[in-house]
Amino acid sequence: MDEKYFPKKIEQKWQAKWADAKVFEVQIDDERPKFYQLEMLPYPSGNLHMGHVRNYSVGDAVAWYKRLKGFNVLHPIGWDSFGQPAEDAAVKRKVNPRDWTEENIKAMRGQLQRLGLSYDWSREIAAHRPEYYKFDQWFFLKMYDKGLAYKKMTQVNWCETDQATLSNEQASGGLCWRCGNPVTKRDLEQWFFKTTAYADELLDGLNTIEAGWPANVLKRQRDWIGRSEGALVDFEVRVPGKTGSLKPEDRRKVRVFTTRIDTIFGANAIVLAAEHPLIEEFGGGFSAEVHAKIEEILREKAKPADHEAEVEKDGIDTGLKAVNPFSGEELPVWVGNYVMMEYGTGAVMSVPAHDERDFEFAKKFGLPIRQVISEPHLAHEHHTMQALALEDPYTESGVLVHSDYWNGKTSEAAKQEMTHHAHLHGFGEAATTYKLRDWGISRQRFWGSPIPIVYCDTCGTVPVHFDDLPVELPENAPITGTGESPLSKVSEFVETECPKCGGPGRRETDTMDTFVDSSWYFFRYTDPANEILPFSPDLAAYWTPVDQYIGGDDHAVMHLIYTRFWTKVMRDLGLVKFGEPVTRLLTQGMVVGETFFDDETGKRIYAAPGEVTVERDAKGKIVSARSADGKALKFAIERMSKSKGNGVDPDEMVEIYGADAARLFVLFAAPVENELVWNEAGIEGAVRFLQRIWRFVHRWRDSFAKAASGSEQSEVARKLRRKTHQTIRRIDQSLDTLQFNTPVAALMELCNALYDSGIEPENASADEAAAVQEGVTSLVLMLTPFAPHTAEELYSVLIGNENGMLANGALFPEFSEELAADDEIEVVIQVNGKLRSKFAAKPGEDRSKLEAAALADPKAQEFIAGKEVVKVVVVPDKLVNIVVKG
RNA sequence: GCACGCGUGGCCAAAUCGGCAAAGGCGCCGGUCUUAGAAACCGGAUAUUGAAGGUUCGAAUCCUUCCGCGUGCACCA
Repeated sequence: MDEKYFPKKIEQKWQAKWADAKVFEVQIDDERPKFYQLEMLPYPSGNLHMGHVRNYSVGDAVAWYKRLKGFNVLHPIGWDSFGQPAEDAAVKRKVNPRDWTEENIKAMRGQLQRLGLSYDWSREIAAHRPEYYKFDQWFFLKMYDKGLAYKKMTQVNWCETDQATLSNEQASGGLCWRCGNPVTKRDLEQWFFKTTAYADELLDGLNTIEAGWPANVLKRQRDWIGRSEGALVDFEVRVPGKTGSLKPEDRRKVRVFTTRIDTIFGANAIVLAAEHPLIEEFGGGFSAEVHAKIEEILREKAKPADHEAEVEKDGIDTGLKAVNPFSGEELPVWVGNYVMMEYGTGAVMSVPAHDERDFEFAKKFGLPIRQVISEPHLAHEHHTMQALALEDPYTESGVLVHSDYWNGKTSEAAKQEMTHHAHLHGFGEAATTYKLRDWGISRQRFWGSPIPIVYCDTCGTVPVHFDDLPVELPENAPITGTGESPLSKVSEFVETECPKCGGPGRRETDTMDTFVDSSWYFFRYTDPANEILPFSPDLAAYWTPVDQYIGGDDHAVMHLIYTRFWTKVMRDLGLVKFGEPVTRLLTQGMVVGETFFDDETGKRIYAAPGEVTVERDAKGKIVSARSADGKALKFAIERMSKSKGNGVDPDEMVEIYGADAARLFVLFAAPVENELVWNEAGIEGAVRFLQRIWRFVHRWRDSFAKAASGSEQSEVARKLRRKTHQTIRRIDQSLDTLQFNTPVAALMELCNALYDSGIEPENASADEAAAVQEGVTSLVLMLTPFAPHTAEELYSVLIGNENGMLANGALFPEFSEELAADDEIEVVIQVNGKLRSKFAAKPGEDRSKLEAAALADPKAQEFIAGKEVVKVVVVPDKLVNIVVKG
């Protein structure tokens, strides 16, 4: 042990020792409970950023904590190595995506290793390697067999900037999830996975994992699935001019979805989406004005959505009529810009009195507003009054009025009975709709897993045989970045034999969405070399489900819905026995920093913070910023990244401060779920703290020999032991509940207590030396999750060998309730809620004694003197509050 | 607009069930050491817990309103 703390030296030393002894490589062990600690796998961009450091530091802390708690911990890592940036690099820099990716992986693996993260590197996987994506294809074929993978012509979300197809999740809010630019629509034939087949399960399954998942993720998933229960109702459509009964083949119906069938007597119109098929069908009879309006609505819809402004309701009466099947009333059929073709049936019944949107629409166009639901206590009044001027729509449940036979029924009862009635008479049925759509997985990309399908002129769409997997990507393809599938230009790839008839066939040239790779990767870690199956069900049965998953909450809907879907499919394939892959989820906040930019050109051009002159107010907030050439810049706090110039390079930090200090600081600086605003100064405090422990151990290293416990303990020794055991209790609880900042503070306090105890190696008695030894050993062990290299080194000094904690069977310290207990408690005396005095009492002293002691207290008596004691509140072990009057 | 969350010293933050006017770190100030500084060590200051009301013997903690900030959803019938 050096006298001084040289982080680099000990970090290299222990990283080598860990690697040589393969201490983090794990196998099935039925003797110990297992723990699967997982962090979201990185995209190999080539550079680790602070967000990664945070994510992986947290995961590593949990992994170490669980190891020291006696668990058999699986802690793997891999690479989400398919995806667009590799193609961008190919276009921009003329490099081969494969080479580029492999180099990046190499660089980032080195960065992770320098951070000393305790991964089982023998299980490392990479999505772009054929031995991995073979099983993307394997799963595709299994889903194809089960009817869960299908192809259809569809309008896809298309990002003009990225030249890419996006799934609904990736195009959420009309903006591209990657670049933030508006999404447009395009017609393409696409492959889909039937996520909707599991819609109910995806929703209901959330209840079973509720305890371990953040509330906001659960909420967002529920919103995204968006189940709503209601009814479908058919309205017969009449064409004006044609009277009398139509021939059956001329009869048309418009079907609406409603969650409020109980309001149907209040319907004043049917409103269609502009894309509704009925419009096409009857369009010939529409006036020019109607056509113009429909065109206008469609045009507006195609425009990028401005989310700030609320779109004003617009529409027009088509002239068609529809018959309310309940009342027989003839209603006008409108087209409205607020009705979406993608949801429900693309047609709604407009009930302005009980729906805000319909209300707004009716107000604008002067449509009648009829109240048919009333608050129960007003039902009679409302029923007798003919016209009611509603100020606002009444959207709650209530009692039906003006609804014929159904008058007086509650909304709940009416919904059931009316749905039943519609069903009985053949014009409706109960129905459930979802916002969740099937998952479009086709991408017109090169750098992804090929979809294992062959098109044959005779046999049609033919799946590749399982034995012929993987369908390997060619070495390279002409990547133009213009949105066509690069593979379609590689004839060796495209031209093949039909797996069925042996005749000429053409391969599917689209590749799969990269979210496919990440939907099942953590199962692969359990059996990474399996060539027959994605993984052995037996191995997966031991390790999975994941006990703790950690990642950014930007994946709350996409990745985490896909992987839950995938798990349910795997369950139905017999690979696993459960439907929820992740028991506990932790979403960490972003690491952000100040950015400075110029957006005059419409695009943000970032300036390096070092070259910016910043003016700050008293609170440190930025007031103004100027670039080196004196130009005023805009500023913001944004996610750290290299391109924005506010990134801190992890390698540099490790070089200057050491990996342990960097990790310790990142964990200490803020609660994990919070945003972390980067400030450079704090990390020095982390180094100082590590040095402080280091020096303490160094000072004491030769003096533990005289330690002997069991002897009579001095007051200082007992006090120190109490602090030690209280700290163990605190840290244990914190780590169990995934708090990392508070245990670091507790470790600092314990360290301070060791220094403050006044016990010196030269004159310590045997019991005092023993107390110090216990304190410092506990401190070092508990430091491990935060600063493992330093902890290992110090532990080796304390224990006298360099085999490492795990080989020595080291365990997280156990606290003793008895030693942690205070032997004397300070009880507070309040008079009328104000602190007036204190006295010492035994823990657990009974109320009457505490009360008597408080009343007898001389200082308290000063405040009670001459007044009437109204009552005395005693909180055992805490305080006595004397309430007086006068 | 709707829903949810947050607001504690200059900054980041802690405080089971309401219970000692409030931990720890950064920063700041002073001292020791040093030629000086840095580091280290020792010591110190700094909080009507966003505002106003309410409940209570007692409120950072519970309730109401307001202000500020953040996140999610955004015409989902």
